[in-house]
Amino acid sequence: MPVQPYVPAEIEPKWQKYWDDHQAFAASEDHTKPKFYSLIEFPYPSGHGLHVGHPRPYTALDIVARKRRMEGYNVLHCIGWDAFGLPTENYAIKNHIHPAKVTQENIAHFRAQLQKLGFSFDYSREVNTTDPGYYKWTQWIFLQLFKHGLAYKTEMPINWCTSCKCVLANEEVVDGVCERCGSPVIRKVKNQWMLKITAYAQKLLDGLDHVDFIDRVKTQQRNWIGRSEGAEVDFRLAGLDEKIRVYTTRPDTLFGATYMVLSPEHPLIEKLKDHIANYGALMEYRAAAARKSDFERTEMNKDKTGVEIAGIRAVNPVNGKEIPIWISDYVLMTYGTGAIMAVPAHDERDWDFAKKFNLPIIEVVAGGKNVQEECFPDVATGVMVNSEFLNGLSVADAKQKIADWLTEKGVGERKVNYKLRDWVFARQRYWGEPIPIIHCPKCGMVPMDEKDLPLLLPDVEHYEPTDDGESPIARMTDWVSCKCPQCGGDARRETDTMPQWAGSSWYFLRYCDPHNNQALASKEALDYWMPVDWYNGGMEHTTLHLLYSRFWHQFLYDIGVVDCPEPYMKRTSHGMVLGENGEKMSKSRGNVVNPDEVVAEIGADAFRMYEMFMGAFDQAIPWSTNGARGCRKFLDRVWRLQDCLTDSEDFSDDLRVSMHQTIKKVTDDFEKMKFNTAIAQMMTLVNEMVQKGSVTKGEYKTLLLLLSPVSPHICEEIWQLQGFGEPVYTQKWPAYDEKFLVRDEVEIAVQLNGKVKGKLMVPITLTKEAAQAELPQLDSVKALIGDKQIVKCIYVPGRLLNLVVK
RNA sequence: GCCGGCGUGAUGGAAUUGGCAGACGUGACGGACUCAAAAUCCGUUGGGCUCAUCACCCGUGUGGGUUCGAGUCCCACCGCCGGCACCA
Repeated sequence: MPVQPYVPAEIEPKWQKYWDDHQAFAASEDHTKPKFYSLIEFPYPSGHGLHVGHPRPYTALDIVARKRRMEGYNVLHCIGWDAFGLPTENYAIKNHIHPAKVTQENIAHFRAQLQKLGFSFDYSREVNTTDPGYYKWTQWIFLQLFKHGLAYKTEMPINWCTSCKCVLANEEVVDGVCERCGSPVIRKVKNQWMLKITAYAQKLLDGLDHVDFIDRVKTQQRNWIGRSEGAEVDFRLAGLDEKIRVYTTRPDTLFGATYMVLSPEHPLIEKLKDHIANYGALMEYRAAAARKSDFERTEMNKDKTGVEIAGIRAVNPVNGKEIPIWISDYVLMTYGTGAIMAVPAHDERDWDFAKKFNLPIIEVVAGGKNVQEECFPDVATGVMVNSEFLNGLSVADAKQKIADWLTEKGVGERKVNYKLRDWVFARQRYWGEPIPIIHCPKCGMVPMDEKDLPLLLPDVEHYEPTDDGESPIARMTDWVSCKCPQCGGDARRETDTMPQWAGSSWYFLRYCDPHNNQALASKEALDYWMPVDWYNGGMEHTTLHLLYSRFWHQFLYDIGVVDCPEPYMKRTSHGMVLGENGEKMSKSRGNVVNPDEVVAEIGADAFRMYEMFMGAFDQAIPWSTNGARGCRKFLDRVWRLQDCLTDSEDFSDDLRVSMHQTIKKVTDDFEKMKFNTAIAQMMTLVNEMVQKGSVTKGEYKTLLLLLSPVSPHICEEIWQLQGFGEPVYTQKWPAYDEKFLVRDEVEIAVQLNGKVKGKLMVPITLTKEAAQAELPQLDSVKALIGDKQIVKCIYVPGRLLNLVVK
């Protein structure tokens, strides 16, 4: 009797409710079971709701989490809301609604959308970064950082977004414009909260050797940290009791240093004002450089400019020669010592500069062309020349020898530098965690008492940022005025708030024990659940969230809060979902696809499947509504198989090999995130079943189990309709048997000189030797060879026979 | 400029890592069912030559190479995408 039609709109809400009622996916507190912690980047609940890009990574790890449960693991798989942030604040300003209310509404919308997709989150552990019970601990971590000297305030030039009216981290400035809004970013000197991530540069680098991150992520983090090895060298100033320290990665080329360059902001310029003949010209150049935005500075990076400092000269420590000193904006005050020795023969930038200003070029590494015509920066092949005691050495050996020499003479030493900068950690906006620091006229900066946390965000009347660069909460005088925890005198609260990255830097710890009021999470919960076993997220977070959270975690490890040095054992990344036209989805392009509409048409199960089937998981793929409908057609076929069920609990003879192959392929491919080929394999199997016209109970059950992580609702429904027993999510993951992975007889290709000429059925057990002896004797093969001579015979078991003939 | 990645039918993409290129899906075409349509089912679908679904030839961005055999490895080039970008 034909079954009732497949109606996702009826069965999906039914099973979502069932799972919810039965707490089907709640992580167990039984810490004796093997655990698996899968993590997805919790979303920022924007007003626009989900688009079809969000569910791709969510579905992927939902598949992994569901599979792990069936494999017997205690799985922690959660969702939360990274809800502080500018878009919400801007929306609140525009519509005169409290950001907390906007946030609440957005979260409700997001949650409803996600629930419709049937993700197996443990909703009882949901976290929200704007909840005082949560940000209490964000503030607590900040206080620990402060107490350990890793949070500090300093005057420094910062990136200022002219539209957001807010400071940005270096990582948030892309091509000289604000990553978020695209407005120009200018430099402003401001007293800023900073986190000393540079203190962890080496640990962040070393930690990468012990985790399983995809290579792209490791490489990007390594480049961003930017470690380089070299030496610092002192150059005495002729006739003065003063020296300039430079950093170089090429101390071996010291004999080729023909001039020096200081960054325009170098403090020595003021210090030696009285000895400098053209101080005015230098100040003019400095002012011009300061006016350039990062963007302009980058754009003109090929065109060298600079001014020679008149009146002072430096002495090269290796040979006592006097060399001129210049200032130029190609030397950055923020890297190394803000000063360089210039070796034009072996550095491209120095070469360009020397050519432009007609400075001498001296070759000290032989092996290139004429250095007057072309720079020779190669370090692998050259031999030292014109360098006295270094002559004849390789570059690598010369580096060692000169470094020892510098140390011995007391004019320098080996030095490691990093490109990584400290993290600008304050925003002059309302909707963020207040920084729990009190400014006391007598005691200076005093941390709040931990027992007074959380420091709640005050209610303000206006959220608008101010043009003077102060946070809107600075206007709340009642809130700002307070007593110093140390001396009890009148004091003021810090009014900057934390950046959005704060709350997301530790949320995965909170999932372990989200309702704890005594600690950010209990030691037992952290010891059991951490580290995260598998974290999937966007490439765009590689040098932001992913690096920041590793830093916080390493710090928490150092102070004994967590017992694993790295937070994430494995990191993978998904490709973007593009619009149907192949362009990035955006409201302005009008190509945004809303998952609600797709689910309404084809159901959540088909939607989830298409998200995984559309292409390679790590690649960007255009959305195709027709493609998604194809997945619905497949599920219809699976549904209709109910009409062809036979009673047997076993696999039938003609499907046995296909069944075992499918179990293996799906099992392996899910682990490798090759969801598209796993699904293709299931489609192939179902095609065989349809073709055959019958399917045993045993076969059908296995298919449903394999399919259930991808499309869980339909599998549960069929399972129940057919009376297969306890729900699918409580069942065991199927196992395959090696001995059924291959058929007894396989078809091989017969090639002549590498070209396929025919096919042959051979037993799988046929050995190489037997094949080479017997197969050419077969009539069908003889016919192909004709009267040609066999020169060579190659047999690849189970694949092909290649005859080289003449 | 430097560092990664990629380039396969009309289309999204497969290809056990050197072994039958184009799995699976979409689209298209033909057929069955139907009064008709939708749905479903069956077939065809890289190109050339061809009455032919025989045979033959060509074919994974371009040109060369290694190999019995190359989408896969090597060299050179072209194109696209991502990251970094005066970091001494």
